[in-house]
Amino acid sequence: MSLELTPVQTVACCSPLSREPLSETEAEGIAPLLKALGDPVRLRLMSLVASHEGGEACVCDLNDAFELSQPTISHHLKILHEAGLLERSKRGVWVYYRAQTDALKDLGALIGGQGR
Amino acid sequence: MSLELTPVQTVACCSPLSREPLSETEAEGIAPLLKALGDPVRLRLMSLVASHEGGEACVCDLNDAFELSQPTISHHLKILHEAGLLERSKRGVWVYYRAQTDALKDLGALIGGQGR
DNA sequence: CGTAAATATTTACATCTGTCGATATTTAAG
DNA sequence: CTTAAATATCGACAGATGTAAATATTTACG
Repeated sequence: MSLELTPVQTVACCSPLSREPLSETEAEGIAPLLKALGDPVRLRLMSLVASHEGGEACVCDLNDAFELSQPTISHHLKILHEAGLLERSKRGVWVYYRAQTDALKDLGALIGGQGR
Repeated sequence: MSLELTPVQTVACCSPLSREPLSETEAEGIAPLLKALGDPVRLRLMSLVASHEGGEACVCDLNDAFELSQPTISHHLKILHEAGLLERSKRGVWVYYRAQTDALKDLGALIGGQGR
């Protein structure tokens, strides 16, 4: 186990953006999550996985949804995984990614949550 | 008036991430918003403004909250403004930025909204 | 083992990004 | 008109980012 927190582990930390100012530390923990989602390809990947039945999808299907090389999709999936937004599981030759819906829920609340 | 939509004008477009896959066009409209928030300094700026009384703050106060040069803060504010997340109004020599809370609410719902 | 398929890693490269110093612009006050 | 203060723009630069080609790794199957 690691003492390092993934960005996603920090997102449940704080009251909404609009309620009180984020600390520097909080902002540095959360920004990487938003940055990970701040690319059109990754945003679609996240949506494809999250909206897929079971909240899970095979890389083989994801590759076909884009006109991008396989390494590029793999690269984007890695970024979403490292942010903690996608969980990875291998079954045979296939790799499945699962959306971390709790993280999305927390992040949504942080951004859209009511202020004072 | 312009035919170009700011990113923030497109965020109320669609059902949550987890409900159905975002189209390429939708993703390209929304990703810039998340990207704008995906920097620690801008995330704190957004939070400072949004949580300030009246949802509004003067640049003069924002500059003092960071150990960064004035041009750098100005640059970040411009990015948030161009994304449509901050509204700009000048009063005398001072410039005030106001949080677009509707946009934050829509974005939060898009990310954290319930899937199927 | 040898081969094929799925996915990840490495390497390279053009473009983008965050930052600052210098400078410009705008406004208020003498 | 001059000056000073607040903010924006410009120019430059180191470092990050998105992409693809080539290669490696892992797994299943004969």
